[in-house]
This record gives sequence, C-alpha cells and structure tokens, in this order.
Amino acid sequence: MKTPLVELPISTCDGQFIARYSGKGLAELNFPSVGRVLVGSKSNEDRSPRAVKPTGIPAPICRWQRATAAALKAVLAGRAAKTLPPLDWSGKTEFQKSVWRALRKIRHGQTKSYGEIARAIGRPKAVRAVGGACGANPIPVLVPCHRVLAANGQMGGFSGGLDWKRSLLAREGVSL
DNA sequence: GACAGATGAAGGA
DNA sequence: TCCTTCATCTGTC
Repeated sequence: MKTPLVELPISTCDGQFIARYSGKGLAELNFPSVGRVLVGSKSNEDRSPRAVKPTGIPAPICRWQRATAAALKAVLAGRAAKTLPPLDWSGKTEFQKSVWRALRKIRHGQTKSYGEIARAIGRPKAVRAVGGACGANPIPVLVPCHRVLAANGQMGGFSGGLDWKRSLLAREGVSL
C-alpha cells in the first residue's frame, strides 16, 4: 500500500520547484520545469500518479512545506539551510541512503569527491556506485549532491543539469 | 545475469 | 602532463 503523495509548488527567484510529500516527510523535490531541467532527466509528469491536489493538506505537511521552502530559498540565496523537514527515503536501498546521509554531512561551501564519499561510507571502491546513488537522489539541493565533484576537481555530472550544479556551487562561494 | 554508469587510478606516449 | 585503459561496485532491466 502506497501513501498518496501531496504535491506542492515552491516559488523561488529561480522558478517554481515542485515538492512531493508522503506521510513520512519530503519524498521528492523537482527542479523548475522551465527549461526542462528535471530531476532524473525524466518527464516531470506521471512520476507520481497518486499525487493529490493540494487541498485539505494535513498540518504536518504544511509545516514541512514551510520548512522546505525556507531551506530551499536559503540555499538558493547562498546560505546554509537552518532546518530541514523529515525526509522520506522509504523504498530506497541502504546503500543509497548511506550515500545521501554522507552528502548531508558536507558542510555549506565545502565539496567532496565521489571517492571521499565512498570512503566515508566504508566502501572505498564503490566510487562509481556513489555516482549512481547521487544521480538517484530524489531531493537535490537539500541533499547536496551538487557538492560532490570528481577527484580531479571537475564537475562530474548532475541530475538537474550541470548549469544548476555550477550555479548552486557558485552561490556557496565554491569556485571551480 | 548482463549491462550501464555523475569514478579513480595506473600506465604509456 | 595528457590520454587511454581497466578495475571496481551497485542499481536496473
């Protein structure tokens, strides 16, 4: 039994992000569809056929929406997010969750390589798998996969597009 | 079970 | 140095 997702827009100076919430927390965050920059390079529609209209929104989700919007706007403004809503990673693999936990430990304005993330989770040889887990990250920006660079200091890749990655890093004061 | 992938490291030119 | 090749590990189909 799947929990219906509540889909809510978050307007920012960079466009309208789409947040999806389950009963456990924030499950997905999609980049603005303007310019077709979408998470996972998949169509933004039909990814959650059970998504419901934002009517009768439960109180917790209202709180999570405010926290998500505040965190998102803080990051886009080049500041560290003070608080984050609970994140719903149910259905994901343990490996992916461990990678994403490691990503959340990267401080604002800092970067790490895929190899460093692999070592941090105790799988020093799983560097390519770390890249895969980063690409599968459903909550970019708040789970800072944009702070992961290749070992040679180059950009690597980004599910939302390298322009987004470059822009997010620049706002945090990271020069490539 | 095979294949692909957001890497890293080593070896050769 | 720079480029190429290969080893490695995980997720997906």
